[in-house]
Amino acid sequence: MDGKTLYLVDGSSYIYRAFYAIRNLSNSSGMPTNAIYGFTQMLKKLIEDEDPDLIAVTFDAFDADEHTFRKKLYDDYKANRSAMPDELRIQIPYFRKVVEALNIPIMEQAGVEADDLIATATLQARDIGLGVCIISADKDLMQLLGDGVTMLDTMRGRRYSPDDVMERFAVTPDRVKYVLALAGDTSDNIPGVPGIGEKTGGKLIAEFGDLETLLANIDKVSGKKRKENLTEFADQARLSLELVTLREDCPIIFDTEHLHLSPPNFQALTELFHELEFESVLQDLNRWFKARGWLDDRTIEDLKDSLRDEEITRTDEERKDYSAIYTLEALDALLADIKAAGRVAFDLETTSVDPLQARIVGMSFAYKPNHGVYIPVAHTYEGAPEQLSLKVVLERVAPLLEDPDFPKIGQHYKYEWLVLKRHGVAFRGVTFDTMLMSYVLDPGKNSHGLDTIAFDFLHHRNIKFTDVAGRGKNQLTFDQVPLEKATPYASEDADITLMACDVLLKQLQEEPKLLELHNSLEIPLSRVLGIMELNGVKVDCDILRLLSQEFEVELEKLQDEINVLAGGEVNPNSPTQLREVLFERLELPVKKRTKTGPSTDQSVLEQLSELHPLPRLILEYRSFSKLKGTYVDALPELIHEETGRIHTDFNQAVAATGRLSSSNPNLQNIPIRTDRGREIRRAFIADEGHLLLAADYSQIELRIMAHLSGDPVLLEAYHNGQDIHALTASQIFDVALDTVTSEQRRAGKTINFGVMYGMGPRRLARDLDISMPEAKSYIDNYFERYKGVAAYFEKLVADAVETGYALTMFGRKRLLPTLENKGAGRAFAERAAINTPIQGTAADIIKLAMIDIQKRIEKEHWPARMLLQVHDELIFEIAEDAMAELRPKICSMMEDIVSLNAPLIVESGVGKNWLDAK
DNA sequence: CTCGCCACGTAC
DNA sequence: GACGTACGTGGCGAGT
Repeated sequence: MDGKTLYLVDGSSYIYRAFYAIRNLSNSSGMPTNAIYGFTQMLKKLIEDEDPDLIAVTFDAFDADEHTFRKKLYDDYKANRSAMPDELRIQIPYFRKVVEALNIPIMEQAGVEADDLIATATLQARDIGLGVCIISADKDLMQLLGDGVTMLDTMRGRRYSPDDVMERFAVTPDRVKYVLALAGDTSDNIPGVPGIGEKTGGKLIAEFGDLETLLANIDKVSGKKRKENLTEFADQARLSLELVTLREDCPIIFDTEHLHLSPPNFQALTELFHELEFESVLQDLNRWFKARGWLDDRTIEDLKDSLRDEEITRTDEERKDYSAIYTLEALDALLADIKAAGRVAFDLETTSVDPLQARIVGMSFAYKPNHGVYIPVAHTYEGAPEQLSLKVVLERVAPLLEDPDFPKIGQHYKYEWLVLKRHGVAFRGVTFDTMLMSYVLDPGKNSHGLDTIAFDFLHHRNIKFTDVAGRGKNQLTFDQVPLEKATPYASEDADITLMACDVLLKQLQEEPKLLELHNSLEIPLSRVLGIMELNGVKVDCDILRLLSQEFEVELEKLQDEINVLAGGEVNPNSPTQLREVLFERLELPVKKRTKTGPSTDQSVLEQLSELHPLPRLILEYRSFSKLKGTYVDALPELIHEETGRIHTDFNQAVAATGRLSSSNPNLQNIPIRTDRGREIRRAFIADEGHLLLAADYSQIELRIMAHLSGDPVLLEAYHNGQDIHALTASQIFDVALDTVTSEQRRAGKTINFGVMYGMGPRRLARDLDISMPEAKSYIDNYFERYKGVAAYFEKLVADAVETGYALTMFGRKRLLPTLENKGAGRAFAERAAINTPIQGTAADIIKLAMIDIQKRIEKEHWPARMLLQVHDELIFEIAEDAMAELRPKICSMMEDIVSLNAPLIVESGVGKNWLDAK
């Protein structure tokens, strides 16, 4: 005997045990994996703990119509077993896959049960001098234990020796079958003899030796009933014995070489465990294989890589039909298919996220689910296949893209609109934009990007751009992405857009107001925004350069003074360094704290400036630094090379209230409040022969609040064209309107705006530099005098609590789930419930005006361009000689776009630059 | 070097 | 914690 041990795994029994022992485990696609997991854990533990020399797994493997000898012998054999549950049935193929991936031999034979195979194998192994360890917990198999044969139950961590069998059955293992014949087995429906169980059976066999001897000596057995039963059921006991006796003569070929534990099929193992989401089991096993010298880190990495590639191609090949087009014939066929389908999702692939820089690399179409076609036109990497030219493709697809009556679906179609426009194609007939659909359904979400939409509405994870193009410094532009990767990626974009549109539309059909908002407001607005972005605004670079130099000088002066007062070099832009200087070196009092330490913000520095000269200088420095860094130096960088203008992005699906936002650069926060900052506006100029018109809604939000609340005092005031801030001052200070001081009016204005944001007394006290009780009394007075506003706010919160959302006048809906919360989350949502209907209605109104005005500009060929929107203000660039005529038309269009009980008033200014136009 | 977070400040 | 909605900057620490 060479001391080697053969581990024989009773696979079938573990399958069942694991299935019932582990509940509720499934992978993300919903397939139950509980039994596979338990089974796999068993094998893993076996390998790790035992490091077996030789190993084999047995399965019961008999077809339904090929009965085992036991079934032939006894028709009721295992008859009380219920049918295999479906959750287990679908896991069956995987047990074999796991074992095969681990490269462990499987023993199975048609019409033969695992127990018999184990018995035969055990016998043969012992004959050639091997030790045997049976991995099971089946009592039937205990009859095999003996010299060199043990049993191990990895699930319970129990080992069984012949002594343990003696303890349980009171007989040696070779006689266990007689005990079982008497005791029977309910789980296999083996009858045995009534009234005799393991204990009694054991005693009897211990006394008589075997079944036949016992039956020949029934008269010697004690107990009347027991004697009767043994007599009556003698044949049943004989039958049971046949059933429990294991066959030791199965025709198996026993090849020791074949049974050695050998390195697994790592590729198969990685893929399989990934599919099952057994990543941690795989990690543990790989660690063991590594220790064994069968695996290295490099290989593990390679396997992961291949898995990623596999992922992409598998989705592509198995589930999705994604392809690329290289010939005109194929392109024409595609266009015919699209026309037949009656609608299509469209997406461009380009070299840049900036639509004014982007070059078209390819385009994709999807006209039926799980199907997408990519038409590459400019992949220029080494070895790229020959592609159709952009010119030819555009010629063919332009009629489709320009057809206003052929419905198209886009995701953020403004981008495609702009890029196509630059290529001379007018993208028309876009009926749905999934980004805008998602936005109107829930404007509070932080993303309405395609990846988010795919995940939220289709439960699908898109191929990531970084997976095809890489990340960071080495990120490829799309023209450098190999078509093997580009095609599935680009096709998926169109496919997902199409499929998401169906889901989004279903949801929108439940909310007709929101669907209307999408169809009649957001979709037409997108095009208007595209036009505005393309228009851009002219910027005088020289003015900015001059300001930059001016600010630079000031900054250097201030820096020197700051260093002196601080007693060393300090960066005034570093809150960390300022903390050190102000609160440690100078030991100034801490007024406010941030998450990371004492605050050094404006309000703090203002308070400290009464105690020390340094904070004032820091404030000065900050102010110059902000203007220089954010505006004066940043803006020239964004001037477009060809147009000499700045083309901002107007984001249409960002703000939770329905407002627009602007970025690259943000032209909605150009300074105006300080004289120095306001100078920056001088750099925004009109083209030659033109003037800028700035038209802004006067107090639009207050007027909306007056209208929506119906407050009689406010409405009356607006009706009579009264000064609303002075009125509020007279109300809260309880003085006559004509005696209101400018100081009081300022307070009135602060409160007018503050209440709409849900401002508390603390903030008001700080802003007005008054005491908290004073501030509180002002607010109380406000709601006392404007009772309609008080009631309206209460109703807004109550409605929002009841419905879970806030509504604007036009039915735009903002979900407020945190109204369910307590504390800060709740308070926040309450303020949003008050502010959103007001801010959001203002946003809706100006959007409607923009759509109408742009329509008129085009229809009547006005020599006017809409350039910017700043929430309550529109900036136009108008030919000088047309200004006088168009200015009042534009203003009245803005005023008349809706009719409110507090009339909308538009104020306007004209100038050569934005500063003068205000 | 790149990324993300923080603190801060600008607009309406 | 304390006023709604945004965007961009520089600093800074953690990761590459």
